[in-house]
Amino acid sequence: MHGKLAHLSVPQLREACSQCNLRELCLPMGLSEHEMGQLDELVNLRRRILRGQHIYRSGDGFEAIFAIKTGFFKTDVLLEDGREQVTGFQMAGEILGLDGIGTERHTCNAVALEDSEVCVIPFSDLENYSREIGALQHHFHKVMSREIVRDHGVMMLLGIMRAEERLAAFLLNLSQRFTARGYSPTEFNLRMTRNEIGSYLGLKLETVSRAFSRFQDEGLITVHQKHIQILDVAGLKKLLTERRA
Amino acid sequence: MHGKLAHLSVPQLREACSQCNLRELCLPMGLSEHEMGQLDELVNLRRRILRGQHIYRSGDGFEAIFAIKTGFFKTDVLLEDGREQVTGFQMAGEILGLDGIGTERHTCNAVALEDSEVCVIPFSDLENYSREIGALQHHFHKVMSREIVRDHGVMMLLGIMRAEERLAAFLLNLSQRFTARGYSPTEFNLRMTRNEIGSYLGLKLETVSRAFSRFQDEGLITVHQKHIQILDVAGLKKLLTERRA
DNA sequence: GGTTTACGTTGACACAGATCAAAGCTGACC
DNA sequence: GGTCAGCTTTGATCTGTGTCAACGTAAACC
Repeated sequence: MHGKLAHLSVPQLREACSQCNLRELCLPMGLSEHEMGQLDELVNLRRRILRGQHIYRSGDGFEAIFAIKTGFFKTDVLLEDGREQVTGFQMAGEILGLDGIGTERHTCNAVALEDSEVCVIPFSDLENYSREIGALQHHFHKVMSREIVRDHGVMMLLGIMRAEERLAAFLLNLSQRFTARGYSPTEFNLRMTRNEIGSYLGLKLETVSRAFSRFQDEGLITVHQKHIQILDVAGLKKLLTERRA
Repeated sequence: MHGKLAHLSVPQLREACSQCNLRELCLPMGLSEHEMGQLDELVNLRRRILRGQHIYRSGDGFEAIFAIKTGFFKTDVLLEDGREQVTGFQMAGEILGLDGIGTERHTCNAVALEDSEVCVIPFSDLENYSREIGALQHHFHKVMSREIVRDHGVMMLLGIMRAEERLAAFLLNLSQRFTARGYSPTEFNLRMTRNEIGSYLGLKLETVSRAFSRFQDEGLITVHQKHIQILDVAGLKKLLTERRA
């Protein structure tokens, strides 16, 4: 379990967790310098995923989880009859594959929405290192727990919000995550289609499109295809708290 | 961390994990006899929760997770405007409180729907024992992962299914979980109201009630208040796979 | 550089489920 | 054992979103 550092080639070292600019968002969060060095041993494989390619598919055997280094993904579940439910959109620093631990098989598909790169974290190795590095163990538990809480948020979206509330919540969530990564809170390009947004939000693509148009008419945002500019953050937030019904 | 067994009183021993009839469903699943003994040290506190009482509320500090020994719970999130989203119903052998790990605070409410008893599992102790007992560590990861997968199932319910499909999926899920606990797969009492079912399924209570009545008219089930008898399991399943639209 | 293809917008209309309303049932409590 | 409160059922009507259809837009490809 130790001494692997010696075998790393220079390009791999350059990409080590301890050097990664996502280390305060991703798995290494909160680790000491020494512990981060141990993590470098654990995470020594990266994979490029081109736009449209899968990291894994529902039914695939589970062996590793994946940390997104660059790029953008969606996860979805497909029903036999062709219906699709997008279960999430993931960006740099977020972890993919947690669904596979319970059954040793993945239960959803993970697809790159743009050319991406992920760090491969073999799961049994992660469990081994977790036993030695308490901070890693605890942080991993936090990551899983936050995923559960995020899912509860999606349930609220789907269960009790109306179309415009759902879309406003979606935009504000993206904005907040882009901000955390040092990008503009108010201006970004959507990586997903209207259809994918709709699937995530439990709406049809026409409804998503109409809601975008309405937000634009009301001066809350501007939309040009996939380019979004938020003009009135407070206005979007008001949509969420103000209940007219 | 060792030697605590000596301090256990007789009634506590009687309730130890190693003696619990839920041990093959609950946290001890798959542990050796020796490991189960260690778990008995970890889980030595039980709490009675009367119908209507909370184990924890949204915002409460997080210290422990809870294994349900007997009884039935719901978890929900309340919006400021009074809207409620039920995020799950939990029964014996299932774990409550995983939502609190990520932020050190609970993010939902856990309410007993009947008089219940839970085993208190102090979370930092669980992490300590997990570092020593690999099987416990791994099983705990599986529990969290399955919760994520379950949440994806709820998203599918809410995102792409119509009212009758949602209710059929709900009944089949309850049936399957009752079966796993040795109860009848086809006859049971609902512990929750129509309103709570509706909140979970993203429907209004009237819609739930109408769907029950429709199922009864079609000979799929009988309903008398909270008592449900499933007459045609295959018929309910067909509702889920057969897509007319 | 013109054509193809995928994606997006907008309008007209339909419908599943929400809302509003009234009455029935059941168990708890005095 | 009668009353009360909470829950459930059912009917009538309304409405937000889905569905269907036509057209627009933009990037991709020969």
